[in-house]
Amino acid sequence: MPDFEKSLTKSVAFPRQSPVEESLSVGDAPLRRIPEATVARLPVYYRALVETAEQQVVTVSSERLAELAGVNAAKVRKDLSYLGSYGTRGVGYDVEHLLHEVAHELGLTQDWPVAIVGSGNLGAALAGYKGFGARGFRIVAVFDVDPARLGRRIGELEVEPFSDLDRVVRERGVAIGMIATPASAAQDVTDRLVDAGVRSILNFAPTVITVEDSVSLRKVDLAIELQILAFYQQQKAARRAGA
Amino acid sequence: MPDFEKSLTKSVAFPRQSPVEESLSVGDAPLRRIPEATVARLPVYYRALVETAEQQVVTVSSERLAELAGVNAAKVRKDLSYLGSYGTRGVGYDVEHLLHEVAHELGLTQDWPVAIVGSGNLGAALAGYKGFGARGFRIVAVFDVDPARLGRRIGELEVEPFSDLDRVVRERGVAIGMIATPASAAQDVTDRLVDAGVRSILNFAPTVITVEDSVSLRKVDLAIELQILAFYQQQKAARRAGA
DNA sequence: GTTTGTGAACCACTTCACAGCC
DNA sequence: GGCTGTGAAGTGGTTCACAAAC
Repeated sequence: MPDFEKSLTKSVAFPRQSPVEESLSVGDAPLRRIPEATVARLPVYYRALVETAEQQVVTVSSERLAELAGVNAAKVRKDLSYLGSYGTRGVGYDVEHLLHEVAHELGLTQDWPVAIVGSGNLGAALAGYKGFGARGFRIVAVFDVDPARLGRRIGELEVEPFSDLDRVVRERGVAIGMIATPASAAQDVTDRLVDAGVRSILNFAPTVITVEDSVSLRKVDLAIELQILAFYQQQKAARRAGA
Repeated sequence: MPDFEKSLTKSVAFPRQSPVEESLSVGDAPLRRIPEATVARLPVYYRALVETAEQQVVTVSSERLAELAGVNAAKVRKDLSYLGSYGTRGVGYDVEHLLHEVAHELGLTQDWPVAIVGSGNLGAALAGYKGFGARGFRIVAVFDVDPARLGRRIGELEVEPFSDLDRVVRERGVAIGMIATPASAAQDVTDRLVDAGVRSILNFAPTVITVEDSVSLRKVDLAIELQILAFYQQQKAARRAGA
């Protein structure tokens, strides 16, 4: 098997924590500092574990988990070791136990109300997307500024006026905001969300937005993904031609 | 200004090139080996340059470009240095010139026909998404297996049967495939695309897929993004409570 | 015998800091 | 005096390889 490692998406806007006050423990929770790269892989392990559990498998090796997650076994072991020592040498990991630990670490045992801003093509698709619901993520509002779109039904929701954002965020306890507006509106919308108290933002608008350090920001940028693929595709073509 | 660096998405499934035959030049093109992390940022610089050019600005400093791209100036300079020495000390970079060089490097001077497999919520949204078109990426086909969806119009296209994939890929010279199917179909669809000759894949299905080394694979996974945000959000809550 | 957990070695990327050129 | 280009130092992440535990 070829080793096509390196999956995943790296984060943005992370505190980068002043070198002082590094690895503190909080209360009795151990709270090891988990590397960003590891955090980004935990959801992949989580999914692999869910599938494994569904098949009534009781224990799983790092080897097998690696295969399911598309990484190598050493990485799996090191990643999981940041959570604690949940494996048994000579045996592997107890699927149910590990599943629970990972879910807990990721916060999937709680509910995360999500609001979407922008009800165009993409916003509507996101609102209708199954596959979140699975664990804790619930779309509780879709906003738009365009009066023509207000009241339009999307799944169980209706599009609400952006001007209600503050109130709705408060009332429904929105924890995560998704930006699905045109690029030109993205920064303003972000600022409004942050002002309303939202501290986690997922940006789909094709533009750079900035937030204060206390806010987590990640982005998904279709055009960028395509351009990266184009780069490597072109590279391959060049290699074929020359060399 | 706080330094919220670290943007961007890292790749997947990259050759990792056998250590032998490293930095060869092809023909007369210099072809320095550009780090993956740099490649992932070039599209961001590209966008910043386009905006800058639109405002009739003639030269731009690494400082300014960094601001627009949401990174720091040292990174911009190092990144651009992989492409060549296109700046002028004491002055900055000529916007038009740099724009052209970056576009060329990314392969944005050519046309990239894209096919989408899956015409559900997400597939349809992707097909209708403006913001690709901008540079070279043209959706030329949308496929589905569901007979009920065939013939449905999406923008200027109609949904075509998946069984025609081979022929259509050949006839329209599809270079990039996007997977917007349920997870269960993603690996099979990928294999079909690869068999048909597609060498760049963008996977939106929430599952790990694998491809041979010669194929570039990137993924966009909404659920994973949300879970990563949830992790950090929970972390913040814990920090607020304890410590 | 098997498989984890983890120091140590390695590698990729980032940041620093300054010489070199305008 | 200003800004780039880049070696060198620093940081974070990956892989190796093996002792420890079953």
